[in-house]
Amino acid sequence: MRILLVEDEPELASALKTALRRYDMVVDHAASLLEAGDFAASENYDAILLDRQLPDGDGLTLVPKIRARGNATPVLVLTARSDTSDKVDGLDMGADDYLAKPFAFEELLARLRALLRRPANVQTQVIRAGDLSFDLGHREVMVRGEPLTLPRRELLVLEALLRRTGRMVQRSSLMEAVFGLDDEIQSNALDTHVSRLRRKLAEADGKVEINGVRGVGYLLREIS
Amino acid sequence: MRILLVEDEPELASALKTALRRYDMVVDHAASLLEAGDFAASENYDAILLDRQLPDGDGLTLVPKIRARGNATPVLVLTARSDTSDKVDGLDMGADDYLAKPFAFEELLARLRALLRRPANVQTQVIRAGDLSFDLGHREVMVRGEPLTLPRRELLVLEALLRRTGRMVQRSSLMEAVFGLDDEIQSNALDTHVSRLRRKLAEADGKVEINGVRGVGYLLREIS
DNA sequence: CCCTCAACATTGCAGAAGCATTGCGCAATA
DNA sequence: TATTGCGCAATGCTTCTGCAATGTTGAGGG
Repeated sequence: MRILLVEDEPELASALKTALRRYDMVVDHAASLLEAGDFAASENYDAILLDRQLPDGDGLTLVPKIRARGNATPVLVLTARSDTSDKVDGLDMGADDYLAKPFAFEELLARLRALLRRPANVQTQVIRAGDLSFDLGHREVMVRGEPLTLPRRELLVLEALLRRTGRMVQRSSLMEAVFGLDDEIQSNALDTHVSRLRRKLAEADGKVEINGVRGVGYLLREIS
Repeated sequence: MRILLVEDEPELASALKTALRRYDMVVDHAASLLEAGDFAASENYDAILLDRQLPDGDGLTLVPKIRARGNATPVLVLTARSDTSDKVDGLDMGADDYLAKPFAFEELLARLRALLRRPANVQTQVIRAGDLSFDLGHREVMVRGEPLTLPRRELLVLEALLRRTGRMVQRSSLMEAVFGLDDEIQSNALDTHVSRLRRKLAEADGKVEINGVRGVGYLLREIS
């Protein structure tokens, strides 16, 4: 579990960091709004612990900013003030929970766990054909629930074909998808990969096949 | 509710004891660090009320000692000093909450209740695969009833893989789960941890294995 | 109708890239 | 300070992958 801790007071920050580490959390520490914004933008966190009082402004203003970028990371706000209007502010701005200082670490941990419990499993796009499914985000192919591990190049061939299941994919377009611009391929490497992929698909699935069309390219087809 | 009260000052101790009794709490009283250690080791308490100033040392030193034995009993620290560094110390040592003397008994009771509320709250999530189970909340791995203790980094690897048992976890995503920003990793450290974890899993369980997929990442699967 | 040639298919191979494992020294931890 | 964890680098190994050699297919022309 990866946590972004935004807290300017060095001692508290370091204490929290060690305490969280004891629960096997990976903690990045930002001491200012600016820093926090950068971190949140460039890394993926499972939760953000956010102090309101920061040298360069109210921590709460960070929340709408990252939400606007489509970042749904749960945010737990820490604040010294404890009146209820604060709490309302926080929730209005898109924070997920709120904790008044001074707090018991036990409580912080409990609330943090509650936030982390909700599945952070990002849904990624999955393409299906025959009995196989390709999870584009996780680069994973499954056949009837069993993982089918393929080498990188074959994976790329399969992806390009699957994206246009049942339709032609031009040879040139496949080349580009499989070998970027970097690789200068001057052989039948593509044919090779297609061939190897064919064999594996036949063994594992049997419900899809790759047809070659002379002079044009390839297409992947479900067999009925 | 069973409470261990660690307090050397006789008057305060006895007053607290009586007061807590009124709320149906069973209170054991230890007047020194030594005594407290014995009590904590031999009995199961729902919470520990711990004074820092004890005749034979700083009460706080008790906390890491009992934690090392795997005892997670919530600890509420009482102290005469009220500056924040105290609180920070407490966090570092693994205490759960902190109360400055003099305090209102009402507040003590409120904080104590907050700590005691925990067991109900913590419905810790357990992931299973093969013969092993991972208690996410208690950071505990068990194999056929036997605890398996793993170093932090290996535990993080295992957790990340276990959260997606049977499915692919990209290398980059594993890196994020295991290393923070501070750790500038420029070696095969991840591979190292995976390797060590593999060996331990093979020895202890034998029913799960970690497959590496070149160019993509790793996946943990149960073997039948 | 068959021959020819070009395009595609398949397979073995060798170089390379990526991964696995292990020992070591430093650092954090107890 | 004794111990454990950790990152790092060296080493060996597996797998990938581009290539070429050889086999196969199919379309068009004779």
